Amino acid sequence: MIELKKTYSPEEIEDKWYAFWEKNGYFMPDMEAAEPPFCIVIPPPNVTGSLHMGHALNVTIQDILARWKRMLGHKVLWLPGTDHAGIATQNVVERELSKEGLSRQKLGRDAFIERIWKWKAEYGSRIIHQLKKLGASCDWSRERFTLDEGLSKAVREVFVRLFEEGLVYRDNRLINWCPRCHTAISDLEVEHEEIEGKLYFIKYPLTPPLAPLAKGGKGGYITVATTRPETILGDTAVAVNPEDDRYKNLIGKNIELPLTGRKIQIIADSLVDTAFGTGALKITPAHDFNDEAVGKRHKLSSISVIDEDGFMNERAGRRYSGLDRYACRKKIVEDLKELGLLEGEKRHLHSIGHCYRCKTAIEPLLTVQWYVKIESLAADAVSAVEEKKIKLVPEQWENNYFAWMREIKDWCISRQIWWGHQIPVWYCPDCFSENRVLNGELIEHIFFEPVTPPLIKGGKGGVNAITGGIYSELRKSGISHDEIIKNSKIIKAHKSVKPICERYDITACPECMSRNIIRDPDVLDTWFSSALWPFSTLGWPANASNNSEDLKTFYPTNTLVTGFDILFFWVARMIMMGLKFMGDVPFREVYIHALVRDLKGQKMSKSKGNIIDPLVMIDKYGADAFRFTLAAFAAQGRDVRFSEDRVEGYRHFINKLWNATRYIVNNEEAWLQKPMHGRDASLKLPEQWILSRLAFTVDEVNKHLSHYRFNDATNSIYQFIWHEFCDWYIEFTKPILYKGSSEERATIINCLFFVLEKSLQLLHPFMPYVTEDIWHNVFKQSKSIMMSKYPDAMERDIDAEEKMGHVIDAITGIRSIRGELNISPALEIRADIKADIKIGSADIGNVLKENLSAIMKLTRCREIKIGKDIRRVKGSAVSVKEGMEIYIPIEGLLDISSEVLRLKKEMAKINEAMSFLNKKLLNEDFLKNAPNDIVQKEREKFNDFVNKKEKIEENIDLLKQIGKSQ
RNA sequence: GGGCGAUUAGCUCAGUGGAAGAGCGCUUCCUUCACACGGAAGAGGUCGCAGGUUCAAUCCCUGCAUCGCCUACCA
Repeated sequence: MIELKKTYSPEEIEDKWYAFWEKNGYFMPDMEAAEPPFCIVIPPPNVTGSLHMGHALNVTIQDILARWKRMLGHKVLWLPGTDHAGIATQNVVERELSKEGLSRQKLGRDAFIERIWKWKAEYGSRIIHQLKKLGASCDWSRERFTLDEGLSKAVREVFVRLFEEGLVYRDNRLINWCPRCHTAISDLEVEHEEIEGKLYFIKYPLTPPLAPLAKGGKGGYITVATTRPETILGDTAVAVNPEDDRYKNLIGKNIELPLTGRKIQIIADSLVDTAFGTGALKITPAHDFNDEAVGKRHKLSSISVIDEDGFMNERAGRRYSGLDRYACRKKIVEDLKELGLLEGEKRHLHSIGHCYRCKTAIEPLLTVQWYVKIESLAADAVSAVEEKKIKLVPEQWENNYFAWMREIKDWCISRQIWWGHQIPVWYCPDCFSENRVLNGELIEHIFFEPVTPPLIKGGKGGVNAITGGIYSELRKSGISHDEIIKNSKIIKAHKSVKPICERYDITACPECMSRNIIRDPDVLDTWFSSALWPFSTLGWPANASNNSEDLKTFYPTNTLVTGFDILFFWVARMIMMGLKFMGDVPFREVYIHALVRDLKGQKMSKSKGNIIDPLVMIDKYGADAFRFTLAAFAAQGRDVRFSEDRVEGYRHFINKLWNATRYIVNNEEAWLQKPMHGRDASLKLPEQWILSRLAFTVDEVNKHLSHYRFNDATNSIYQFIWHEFCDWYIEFTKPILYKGSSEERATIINCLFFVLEKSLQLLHPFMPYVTEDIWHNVFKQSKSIMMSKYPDAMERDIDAEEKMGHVIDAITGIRSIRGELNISPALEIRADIKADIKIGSADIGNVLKENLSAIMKLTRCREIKIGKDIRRVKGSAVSVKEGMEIYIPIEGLLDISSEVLRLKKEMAKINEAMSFLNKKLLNEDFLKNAPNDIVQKEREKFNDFVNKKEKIEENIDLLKQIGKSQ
């Protein structure tokens, strides 16, 4: 005898079944599987991360697909892993170090990296454990990490090949610099945020001074408007619009730049918006992207006045040097005020770039960085989507994708941190550059802390500590090559220094054999390695020790499941790299899901404190209910506003399923004798019906899943299990199960078990744990439900569905009367049903008679008369359904007038509907233009109403007569 | 500034060119031998506003409003 507790407790079984699956290797692809391979690579979560709602939705969707395809017989590989999250991870470990009074420079590069690996070993698998809690059926034996050996090889190979083809290059230009993380970041990693700042109006004196030139002109100076007064120190021009009459005559004139005394020129550039500010724009090519462009057009010089830490440097002048950029702003405003050069200031809302990681305001800095030349790669990536080699779902994302790809800029891939793939490039200070300058003269070092040069024999040395400088000079001062490298926080190799890019590490310059080579200290953007994920994880590049079977079998992968927030960061870049290095798309379809927001529609964030923790949800409701909720919310093209009530609702659904199972297994013995395998002509109507509804549901669910319509799939299953299987079929079985013959019982019990098993299988991709638990308990299988066959292609029986519809009509008709007239449920009543019509193949009267005991039980009637010539008993309540009239004698049961009231209410509804239809049917245009079947349908509807109305009217009259005679 | 999306029952959301659906909540009744994490019966919406196309519009088009998001060189 199967024993099940009265309620389902997820916490008791989830870990058990997960361990069972993993132990038996069920997550690994079955290479013998008959259907084609199906591969998903997980969007690698950040190693420092912990599970949030976004992961939960993302992983749930992937798991549903993986389990579904696996049960359908495909060779399924869902490949998991994490990425090394360069900046984030380095930050985490640096924070840890600082608590110990240490720093990365004190440790040195190698020791620091070792320390991060140690951290990773300890904490890096947290997110993996959390994915397992969710039930993710990833093949953990293939788990990868973007910094592991194989993936690092892939990164190196890709970099070298791109270098050889000239697709990666170094250039000196403005980049987005985070003064706190101390690294360059790409355009995408900058978050723009509206901030209320100030617009300062500053007078720039003309030199020599001029008389007023236009009305309103101020003659002696030109006023510029700026939000960043501190950058005045780096101004190299003032620009006006060439069409601007106010300033036309000033073009070419000189200005004495305040606070510096430098002379700069007024130039004309159409970039300038005459309507904004004063129409005069100060140009700081070294600290503003627009200004950089203007500078290039006009060949202006660039003066950097801010350093890598966000402080003013020596070029800012003695008065300001060493100040934080904001402190400097304040001071400069004061100074200008004192000089009478501040004309005014006003509040100003503008958007400012911030570091995505630490939210510090970005400082545009002029530096040499590595870039990927993106144009040709992007063009191919656009074609792949245009030609539908890759399908984005929902399709609307394609527009976004194209728009971004069309305006794509070269990708800055170097990062000034230590944790990551170090760029495989060396510089030789002892070789000469193209213009015959010693490279050592072109390489600048900035030290972490001042270094005191050792005493040089005969020289002074050892006196003044230095903060860095030109390589050659540092050497001359007596600091050794190794010391220079060890102490360098930043190494700036001039653009003209030739990079030596190698597949394998080198220790000497291949040209001059010098052993003083300097490796490029930068590492690559984490996304550079993520871009290779779909093939690097499968074993690319192949070599002797790695035959890359997986790559052959599973590339291109099938579906990528991801959020739109990393469409550009990651998806677009994978497409480019896949096409470039594999010659084929990395995946066929990209399912782009929504963001999970809170109830109010706000993005969840720590600072808002509106985070819902998936692990808390799992604890409270179980992983199954939580997953089902996410799937039910995953409608396409809309964000998810997460609501805990829904989780609770689906938790109840599980309980419903659990208890239906308890009902069924009470009769295990009968089932064991002859299990059912499917439809059979000898079955009775309710069985034919539920099997047909099951077939319908199976079809719907498969269809919805193949279109990524997860919410529709969950709804179909929910509707079927609760409202068809439990509400109707199980109720139908009760009279027979309790009172039928053993043969009747056996058939029904077999059917119950059959439908239960199919339901569990249907549900398994969504609710892996409870389905496994029940399946094992009930069906006593040694394997796993996840390895069983997914229901597919069952036959419907429309005729049975129609017939059952009449039975259900009869029951609801009687129940409505009972309910609305408040007839006590304890009271057994009598009903008469006049059924004289044949609809389709169904003689309604016969159908009802054949199912009489169920109808009686479900309506608590002690007697039901069914026939063609049933006569209405005086004082009956009536319900008119298609093909039948139901009468319930209520005389003596209750007040006649409340029944009259009920019928009048129904009449009002009918009248309203009829007048609407009537208008339509009298409209010649409708009759002329609408398709025939629609007109026909509307006519039928109208006739039905006429019929119903007549009957109800008659009944009202009769009741009224009784009322009077009482 | 440009683009995209949203606006449907009290709440969270589906949906369709032919008189609107679900879950939760609400009302009434019911502790009937799977389940009160339950059952039965109900109430509740001029589908953001204004025009247009159509025999017919919640759905298609235009404009407006509100709210999101993405993107951008208003300093």
